[in-house]
Amino acid sequence: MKSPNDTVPKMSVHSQRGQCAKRLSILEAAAEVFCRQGFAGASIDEIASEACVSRQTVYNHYREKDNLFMAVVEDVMDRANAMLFSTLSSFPENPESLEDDLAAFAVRLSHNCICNQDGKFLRKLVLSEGERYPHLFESWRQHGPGKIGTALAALLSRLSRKGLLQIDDFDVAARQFLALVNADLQMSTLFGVTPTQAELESAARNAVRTFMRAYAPPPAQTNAPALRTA
Amino acid sequence: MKSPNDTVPKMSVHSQRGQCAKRLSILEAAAEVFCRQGFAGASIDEIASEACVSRQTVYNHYREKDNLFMAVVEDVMDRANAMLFSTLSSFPENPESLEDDLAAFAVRLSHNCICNQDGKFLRKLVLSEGERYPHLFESWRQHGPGKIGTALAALLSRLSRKGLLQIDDFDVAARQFLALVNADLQMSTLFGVTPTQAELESAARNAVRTFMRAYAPPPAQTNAPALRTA
DNA sequence: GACGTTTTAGACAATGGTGTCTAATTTTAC
DNA sequence: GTAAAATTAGACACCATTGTCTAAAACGTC
Repeated sequence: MKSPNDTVPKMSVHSQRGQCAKRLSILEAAAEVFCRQGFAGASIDEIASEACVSRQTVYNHYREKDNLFMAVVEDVMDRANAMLFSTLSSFPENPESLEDDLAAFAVRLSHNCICNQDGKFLRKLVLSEGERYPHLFESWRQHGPGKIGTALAALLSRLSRKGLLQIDDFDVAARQFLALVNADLQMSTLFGVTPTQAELESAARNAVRTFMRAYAPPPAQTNAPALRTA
Repeated sequence: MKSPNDTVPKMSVHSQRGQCAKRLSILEAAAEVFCRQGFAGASIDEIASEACVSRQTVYNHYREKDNLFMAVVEDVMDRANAMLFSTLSSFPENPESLEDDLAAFAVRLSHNCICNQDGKFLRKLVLSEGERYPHLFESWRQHGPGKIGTALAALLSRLSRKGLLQIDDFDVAARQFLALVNADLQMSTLFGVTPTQAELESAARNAVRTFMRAYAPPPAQTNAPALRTA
């Protein structure tokens, strides 16, 4: 229960620099090892050695293994969410070619949020440790994947209002867009293989082509009235 | 290295009955515990007690933890593959209503292969232990998910040849069908929640509707020539 | 250079797991 | 009923890991 950290040391602001670097180094190494070995399989010694830090330093910064794990998860979740919404903000608003722009967006999405190290980490850890730490990943579920659906739905609704797409249920369409982007990548991600840029682009093209075929408005040049206005 | 099993016991065929039950019980309990705790987090004691069997019996049947784990994985993989292809054989060949029949098929697929215990087990274990046992899951990858794509592609090509669908790339379409079926379920499966039957049916309907919109043949009743013949 | 803080290596007890062994008991086959 | 096989509980050595502790060393600041 008690730990050396309980006696708050009056550390000068400047001495934080070295400490901060160590903290970061530990966090990074711990993410690596937890991702590779899982919580139970990871040992503090391994983390310390991978962080080029003594074991005691790890215990100084994070009192116990559980605590370190939670800190790592929260760190990765924050980074992943930031990246997610940063990528989301690059969604094409006034596309020149909707298909091309959506495909480019899909590539960014899979590259920055799904196939990167953080994405891999979260998939693995949510699945393997999610039940043991129900509240830990819950906030991520709500603020990350939970929100990306509605956020993407809102963006799709704008395109729909411009007449570039014809969508009846935006939430469903958003989930389907994400699912289609993943369709060709799932085998790779499941087995930890990082797809090449070419594979990413091919997957995105396939996804967007099908998405557009399903949700493209009827080719009403001038004469044909829209078959259905949702 | 050496174990009691090395001195092959000349067991009569009949004495297998009790043994067989124990083996099965151990296998089942081990699957449960490995799935819940992961390989490193699972203890033989816990498995033995969950199987209502002494620890020594576990060691008698499977020499070591590694061995038990591999036996469990192979067992689950076999069951999952059998179920996969059994479900696949119920793919609508001469559909009355293609949309309804495809949706019913999608429900069967998600219910029997994705949302069941074996599906959960394999997702979890492939992801968390796949890198540690590269060859173990490799055969599953080839014979399971690797083949379902091509098998489903073949079935889709039949529907396409009958003029019920218009598909240019059958492999892509097959992957997309699977992805769409999962679109609404991924959040649930990721967090270990088993979807209700109603959710399954809703997800299937959404998936099939979009799939059909993307791949339905042009409504060439009699007059309109097909816009594109792939 | 002196001070306080952080880091380090190493030893340490406590714990929990694996895999082995034994001796007693139960099950099963004939 | 008897003999062989399987099962059981318990003890055991061994090892890895967690988390603590200490004394020495390195570091940064004044």
